[in-house]
This record gives sequence, C-alpha cells and structure tokens, in this order.
Amino acid sequence: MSIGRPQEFNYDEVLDRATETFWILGYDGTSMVDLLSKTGLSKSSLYQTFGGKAELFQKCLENYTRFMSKSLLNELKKYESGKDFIEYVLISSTKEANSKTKPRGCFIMNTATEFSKRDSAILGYVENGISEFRRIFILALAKSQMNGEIDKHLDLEEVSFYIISVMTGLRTLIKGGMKEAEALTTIKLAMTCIK
Amino acid sequence: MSIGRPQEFNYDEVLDRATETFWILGYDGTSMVDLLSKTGLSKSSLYQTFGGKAELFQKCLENYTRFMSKSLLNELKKYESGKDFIEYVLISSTKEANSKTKPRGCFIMNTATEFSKRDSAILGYVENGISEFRRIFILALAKSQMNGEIDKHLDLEEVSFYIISVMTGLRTLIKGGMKEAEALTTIKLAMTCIK
DNA sequence: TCAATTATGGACCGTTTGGTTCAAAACATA
DNA sequence: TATGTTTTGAACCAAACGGTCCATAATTGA
Repeated sequence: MSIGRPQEFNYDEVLDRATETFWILGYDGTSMVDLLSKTGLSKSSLYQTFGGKAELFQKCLENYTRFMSKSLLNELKKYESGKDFIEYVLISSTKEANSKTKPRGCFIMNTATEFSKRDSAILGYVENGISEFRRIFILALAKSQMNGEIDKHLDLEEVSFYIISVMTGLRTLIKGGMKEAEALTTIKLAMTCIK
Repeated sequence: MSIGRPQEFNYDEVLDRATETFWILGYDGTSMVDLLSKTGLSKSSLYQTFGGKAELFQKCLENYTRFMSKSLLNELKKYESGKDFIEYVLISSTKEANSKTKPRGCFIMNTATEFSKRDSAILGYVENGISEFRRIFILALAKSQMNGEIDKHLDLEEVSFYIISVMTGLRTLIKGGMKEAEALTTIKLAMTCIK
C-alpha cells in the first residue's frame, strides 16, 4: 500500500459523478458546491486530486468519450447489420423524450454548444469526441458495405458526419420538447438516404 | 410626447444588443455587467424597463424568433423552388465555419441545449421558435409540392422536423470544429431524401 | 416657475463564486 | 512509539453575482 493517509474516495466513481453533473448542468451551470455535494468530496481533496473546476471538466470530457466509445463498440459487436446498429443508436437516443428525467443530450455536443470555439483545449476534447464517434459509425457502415446493404462507393466519412448531424439535431430538438413519435418518424426518413 | 424624463435609449436596439449577447454567451454565461456594457444601459434602466436578467432573456428569445421568422419568410419569397430555399438556408448556416467570429449556432437551439426542460416558461419560447421555423419550411415544401419537385404525398410536418434536425446538428458540429466543406457535402447527402 | 412624473447613475445589499491555506487526521515505515 | 507522508475538513479570501434603493436629472403640463 502507498504511504500516507489513504484516499477516502474512488477516483473513477468521483469522475463519473462529476461527469454526470457537468453533463446535466453544463460547465457554467455547475458550481463547486454542486460538484462537492454530488461527489461527496471535500474541497481540498477535489483540488488536490483534480486540480480545480476547469481541469476536472476536461477530465470529464475525456471520461465521457472513453465510456461512450467503449459501450458503443460493445453494442456494435452484437449487430450483424451496420445499418441496424446505426438505427438502434438513433432510436435509443430518443428515449429521453419520454424519460422522467430531463433530456441530457450528448455531453460532447452540449459542450460544443456552450463553448463554441472559445477555448482551444476544450475544442480539442470536443473534436476528439466527435471523431471517435464518427469512427464507430464508419466501422458500422463498413460492415454494411461488406454485407451489401449499402453502396460500395459511398463515402463513409461523409455519411458518418451525416449520421452525427441527425443524431445531434434530434437530441437537441428533444430537449426542446420534441415527442418520441416525432423523433422516430424523422429517423425513418433520415435512414432512407443511406443506401 | 409622454410625461417625465425621456428614455435615453431605443428599446428595440437595446433588445437586439441583449439578444446578441445572450446568443453568444448563453444565459448562465452572460452576466449583468455583460448586458449593461453591451447595451449601454444603466442598471436601474434595465431593471425598470426589462424587469431583470430572466425577464430580459425571455424577451430576447421572442425577439430572436420574430426577427428570424421575418427574414426567412422574406427570403422565401425570392425563391421559385422550395427545395432551393431549404438548401440555401442550410448552406448559409455553414458560413459560420469560416467566419472570423466564433460560430453562434441558433439561439433557440442553444437555449434548448442549456435549459433542456428545466424551466417551463423557457421551454415555451423554445417550442414556439421551433414550430415557427418548421412552419416556414412547411411553406417552402408545399411550394415544392406544387412545383412537382417532391412527392405530393410527403408528410411535410415530418420533413420539416428532419430539416431542422439536420440544420441544428450541423450548426452544433460547426461549433465543434467541423469544416465548411464537410458541412456542404453533408447537406448534399441530406437533401437526397427529400424527393 | 412650480409641481408631477419618469429616467438615470451610483451607492449599497447579501449571497455565491472559484480558490487558498493550514492544522488535524490517518496511514506506512522504522 | 516516533517519524515521515498524504488526505481531509474547516476557516478564510477577494471578486463577482443578481438585485434594490434613492437622490438627482430631465421632461411635461399647470
């Protein structure tokens, strides 16, 4: 065991709680008091371990991208059809419309909206998240190309942007009151140009 | 003329300046000091005339929707083809990718992202904006139906949601670093399922 | 010119903000 | 048990927050 007084918290758990808090409330909307109460940390522990609000926020962005990437890739394995996977991801992101809790959207896209290009460090994490998510969709699309579900000559980089656009737009609209049924018909329509 | 000391500012101009400030910085990101410096108002004038930060924000949401609706409808008049109009709107919203200033996105969608469904009054203004923008796209699509550009049996309510989704997603991605060329090819692809 | 009325600028308010400091606490090692 | 090391909780900080108050300024109508 390491020397000195042991930490009374679990690093990853705290990171998850902080991520959730920033995800729901945004960077400006989250206060130190929010973070301390949600994580259970004392102020000094948070500063010593995570460096402060801004540094913690960046670690949360990384944490979110890492987690989402892992679970999406894990989900992709279950699908024979890349198109089915993509439709599944789109559809599952519409569940927030009916949820008891407020829609959260995508943490990365929320951050893009809040920061635009003001902070280059933040922009880096956002770009990283976007390209990671695109990479997964490209993987799925390649599967579909092998299966003959879609045209072999489709530009997958291009289509991956399209999918992310639709998903991001939908999740924002859901935050703005869009109903699940409306989102589902939109997805049906959106899928028709991937062929 | 009305009795008492005359106002030293123009109501609509102040509202426009405040709208721009909230649009760029978001609600939480905008301080009273920001508003006072951008509008030139004194604190007492702002409170007396606009009621405070929260009330002013709501007036700005209304102001934005009113202005955007007016200029979109005005633009629509210039187009014979509804589809051309729609493509124009999408394309023009990608200009932000190359602009010297940071991308602002759509004020209504930024607000949807920041507030989600927390505040019912705000949600009302957001829903109002969304349905107003959809109404304009439906007008354009109806034009296209008359021209025979698109299927007479297309559900325009549905397509209008689709267009807004794509546009919102794109503008968010642009805030996240997407290049204009990437946005343009995405638009090309997105338009192919409106037929 | 003198009220009545409205707008303005500045002083002031308590609260909350993110951040620092430091003594006490809890462990490993010797 | 004593020492070195690290974590923790509380006290503390200046600055910024949104908001209120009020004396003064600028106007109209009598």
